[in-house]
Amino acid sequence: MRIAFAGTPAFAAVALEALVDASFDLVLVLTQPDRPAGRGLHELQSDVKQTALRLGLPLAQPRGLREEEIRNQLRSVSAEAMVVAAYGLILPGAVLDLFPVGCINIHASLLPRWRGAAPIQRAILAGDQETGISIMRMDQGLDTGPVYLTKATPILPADTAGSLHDRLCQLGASCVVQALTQIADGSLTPAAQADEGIVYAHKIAKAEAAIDWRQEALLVDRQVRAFNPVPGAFSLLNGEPVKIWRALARDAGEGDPGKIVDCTSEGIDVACGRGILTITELQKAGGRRLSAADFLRGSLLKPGERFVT
RNA sequence: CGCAGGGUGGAGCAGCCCGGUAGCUCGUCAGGCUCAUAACCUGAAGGUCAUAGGUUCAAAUCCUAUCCCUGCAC
Repeated sequence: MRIAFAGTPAFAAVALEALVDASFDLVLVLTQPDRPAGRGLHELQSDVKQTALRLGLPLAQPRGLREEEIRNQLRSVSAEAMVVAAYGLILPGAVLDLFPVGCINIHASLLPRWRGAAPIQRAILAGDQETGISIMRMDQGLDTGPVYLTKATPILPADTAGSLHDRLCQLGASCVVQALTQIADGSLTPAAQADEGIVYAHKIAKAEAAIDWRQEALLVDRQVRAFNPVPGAFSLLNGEPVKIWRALARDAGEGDPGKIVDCTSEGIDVACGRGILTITELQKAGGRRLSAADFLRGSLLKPGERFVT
């Protein structure tokens, strides 16, 4: 089966490689143009680009999909379908209609819950017990198309956006291979999404990563896990930003929200609106990530000081 | 050339401004105390102070360049 592929980050690159491994014929790969990014603003290649280059796949990096040139290119490869995963560009209707089977999207949630940009983080933030992958035929709405198949995975108490992302990558890759295989032999048809349970996963704003210690510890814990590894939940300590990478919420205990109530080798206990959050891994600006024990060894931090947001 | 902080025994830090004996909290090893211990006491090993130049009687410290780590912004 001849397929085109459009995607940008690691989540997409894993799926791309799985498709190649499953012997699909990748006739064209689309990814975002190289952009100056990161410290030093060097030109960076997307994960999908690196994978495509490594596998020797034909690659295109259009700025947009409205140009006649890129559409002609897409048409000329005569793919039966295009797989889309976190591409970063809106596909115009004219592009969606370019392929006989349509555009197949890998989405990291159980649709119609968490349509949109940040399904993984939103699921953790909301305290969902499970999430998963949906393979969907795209239409012009935002993640509104009919669904071919879904596969669930539990959200574990220790899951971070990073760990969940890694698991969903693999799941998404195997799901899209399975779906395309079944679509190819005609044994799979999509079903419209339910009218109920529609929730949107809005993009994560940096401001959301600022910890509000008046919340209950359980919520702060979700925040820490949802924003690990990006952008990192943070709070101010002595006027300097400190990222909180890992923590444990305890229902017991109380105190002034933000106040450090205890420092042990186990962690730094901070009072929340309700309960205590034990920070076990953190990082100050300019420094590297440290366990609470290491962090305390070199600092004068002691109970009574407080985090401010 | 986006802005900024940092690299000091195995870990985390201080010392740098104002050059002059390598410091702190841990870890490791040995011994002691203890019914006992991750506790306490004593002692020991372990560092070309990222790298290369420069200034100086003397450089962790001042100057220049390079490498690496990190926060912000993107």
